[in-house]
Amino acid sequence: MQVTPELLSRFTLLKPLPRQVLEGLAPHASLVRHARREVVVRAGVREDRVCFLFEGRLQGVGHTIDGREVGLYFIEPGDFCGELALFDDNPQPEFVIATAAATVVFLARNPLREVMLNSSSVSNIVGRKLAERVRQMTEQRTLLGLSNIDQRVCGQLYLLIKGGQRQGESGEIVNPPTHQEIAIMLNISRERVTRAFQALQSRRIVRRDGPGRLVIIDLNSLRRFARGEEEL
Amino acid sequence: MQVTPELLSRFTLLKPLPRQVLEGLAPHASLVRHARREVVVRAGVREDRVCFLFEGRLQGVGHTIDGREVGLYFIEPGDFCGELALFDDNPQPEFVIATAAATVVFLARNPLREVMLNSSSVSNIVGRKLAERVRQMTEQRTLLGLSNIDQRVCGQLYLLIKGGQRQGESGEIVNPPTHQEIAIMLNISRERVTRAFQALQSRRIVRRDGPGRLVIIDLNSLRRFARGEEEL
DNA sequence: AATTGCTTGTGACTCTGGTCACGTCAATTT
DNA sequence: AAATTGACGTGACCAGAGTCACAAGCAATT
Repeated sequence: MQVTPELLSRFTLLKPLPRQVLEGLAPHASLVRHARREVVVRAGVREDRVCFLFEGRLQGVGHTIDGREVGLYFIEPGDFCGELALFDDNPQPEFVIATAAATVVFLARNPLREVMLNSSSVSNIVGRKLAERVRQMTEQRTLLGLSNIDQRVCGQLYLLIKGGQRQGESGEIVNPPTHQEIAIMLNISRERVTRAFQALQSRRIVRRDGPGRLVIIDLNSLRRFARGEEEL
Repeated sequence: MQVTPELLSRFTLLKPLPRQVLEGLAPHASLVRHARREVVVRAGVREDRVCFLFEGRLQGVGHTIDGREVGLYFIEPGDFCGELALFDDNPQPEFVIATAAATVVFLARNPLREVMLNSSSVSNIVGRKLAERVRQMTEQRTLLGLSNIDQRVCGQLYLLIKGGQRQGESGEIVNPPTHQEIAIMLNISRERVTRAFQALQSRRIVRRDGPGRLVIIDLNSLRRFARGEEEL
């Protein structure tokens, strides 16, 4: 499906680009819908495109040698993935899967790379994004260091709350990941995630609101549990 | 201590730079020796320099909220760290500590950034390195997905063997990390690492050779254990 | 309305890995 | 040489996480 320059400018990475550049990129972009559970980016393949998420949620997943799934990161709308292809020709290290029905824009790698090289402001933006990715991975890895598993779950939920809401007393997570998806992020079993959620729900700290919405009733308590100041 | 352009050119990142550029950078570089256990780069601080490792070994470590140490990556001679400062002004997310007496070259951030922006070939190199870092972190994270802990240890040892030796039937690790340092990389206890090593040593798969050298006697077996094809 | 498929919920059992409390050993300092 | 320090080694105990098995809930489809 065709993509307009306007659509491209909805992404934070591309927004600062001049209109003219966006018009040059648009013909190399295509809009694709992915059903839940579909593979969006393949591991081990030299991808020739970068994937921008318009709506839905994606998850980067790796695989251990014995076939177990490992959750690496979540991608929220407006963000992108597969950006390693912009820097070298090595294959993608991980799969990216749609954890909710997703609309993505694939943008051919080479034109974007050109834009990146010719405009230092663009390569700055891409570089900053990659740096941010490293910080995000570091933060996620640090979560795994917590010995108390309930802490990990609370910490993960906290990371899933959109930045703007983190100040308030309550928040929400739209299209929350399944317990299984959280489990592989935190290196724990699905059942253990369920039990952690049970504890949080019985204490009125979180509440499910239909299939696609998780309400964080008491954000302060969630923070305290994540910090280990209080135990579940 | 003063640094010569020749010294700078010993680092893979800087090697491709023209002599003239290296001469411009040298005045902004300084050579520092760090004793074992010393902090080389601080977390939470806006570092204004990038750290190149000349000899020794460094380890990036994070801290959980409850103070537990988390091992993130090892830095080998010729490699560098603190490169996020080149991309944005946000603080360093992790500490970097010398796990063996180390000689490092600090290179001021801004001059290097200038070089990077003016030469697309240099920004390519830096970008490739950052992409490589992401791959490395992904690989390390995937190790943690292994349910069998002995597998993790074997996998970690395998990663510690320098690339060139991985083909052969045997190998070595110079200045191997302590059990504690491995433990925090793999999210397990120091004692558990010791027990894994006991098992490997009693099966004549690895052997300590003095304080600073670990010999991998049977690399094929190590690989099999890492893959879970055989159990310790 | 029934079926299918996926997610969540829950109990029981097992067993691994963390923790604690030591002891040993080698290297370095005093 | 004695003392100190830090790394490594080892046993015993036990909380807690994984696993298995199955039930229940919910959506989408037939």
